[in-house]
Amino acid sequence: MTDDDDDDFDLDLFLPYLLNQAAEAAGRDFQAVYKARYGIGRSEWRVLFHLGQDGPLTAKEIASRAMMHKTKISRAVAALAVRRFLTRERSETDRRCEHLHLTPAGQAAYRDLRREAARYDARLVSRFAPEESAQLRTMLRRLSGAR
Amino acid sequence: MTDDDDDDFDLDLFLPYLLNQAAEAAGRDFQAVYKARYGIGRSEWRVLFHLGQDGPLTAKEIASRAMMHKTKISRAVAALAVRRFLTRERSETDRRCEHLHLTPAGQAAYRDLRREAARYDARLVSRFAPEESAQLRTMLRRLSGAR
DNA sequence: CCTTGTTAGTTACAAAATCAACCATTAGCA
DNA sequence: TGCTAATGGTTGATTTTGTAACTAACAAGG
Repeated sequence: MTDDDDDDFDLDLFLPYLLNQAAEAAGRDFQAVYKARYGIGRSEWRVLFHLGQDGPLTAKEIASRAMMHKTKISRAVAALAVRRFLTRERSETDRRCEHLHLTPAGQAAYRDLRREAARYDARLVSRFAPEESAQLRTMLRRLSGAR
Repeated sequence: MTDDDDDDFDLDLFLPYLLNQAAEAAGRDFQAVYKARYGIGRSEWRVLFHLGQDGPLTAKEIASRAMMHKTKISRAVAALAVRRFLTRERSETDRRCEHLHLTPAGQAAYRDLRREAARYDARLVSRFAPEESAQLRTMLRRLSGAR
């Protein structure tokens, strides 16, 4: 029998592990920015960005784009509404769902953080060659199940 | 002024976001395996793997390798001890720390999950060319701050 | 020895995530 | 119509995680 105790596995090369470590490391500092500047958490940040980028959306639409659970969305939206970063407008055609709009304050926060995100991203990929980072993004998208 | 509303930023290309999505997607199915099979969570799994791979370690050593906070380690170790996957042995030379050993049951679980992990990893990278996935791992390591 | 400081690890409490149950509304269809 | 099922969204209970404060042991300098 081949040695059962030593097949070719190295934890430090295990992809889910690597991805977690990298995601955590990459997210930490940026998280500190939006937390310190607007007192919001990750869910709130995501909702803010999706709304800022893709116009008014319903909670359901955000959930499917961000692959977030609906309770997270619900609470994030509530928190952003308290901060007057968005307004909810019940749909006329289907009164179950509501369209979420960023207020001017919300848009301002979005633009500010987007600028910050762009700089942060640039700093992250500065260690790589341009076509390397492009390929990295492509591969990550594929892993995310994106098309 | 250049249009403030449209600098070149796309959320779906933002690295921390991509990394999170990919990490979540990649981790989900494997998490289901060790959860269903041994009823342990991510922290427990990590501790188990570090111990299985790098022999007896103290909590501190695991923390530095896995970049996990010590409270997570502490709880994960406690949970694994309850399941009799490891034993704690107080150090003679420094009675603050304890050396953590996997029990035979712990080693069996480790080997089983390692095998599973290897297969899982292989399946993940099967979508990429071999040198692509190698490069991916390298870049992720760099992002994690690893040397 | 006795401070003072540091380190390994645990515990207590707050914030966040998960899960299930729950309205209100709409859709399918007899 | 009127029944049932499904959907968008919220809420509450439970668990998980993160943050501080804490204990116990060591270390260094007086």
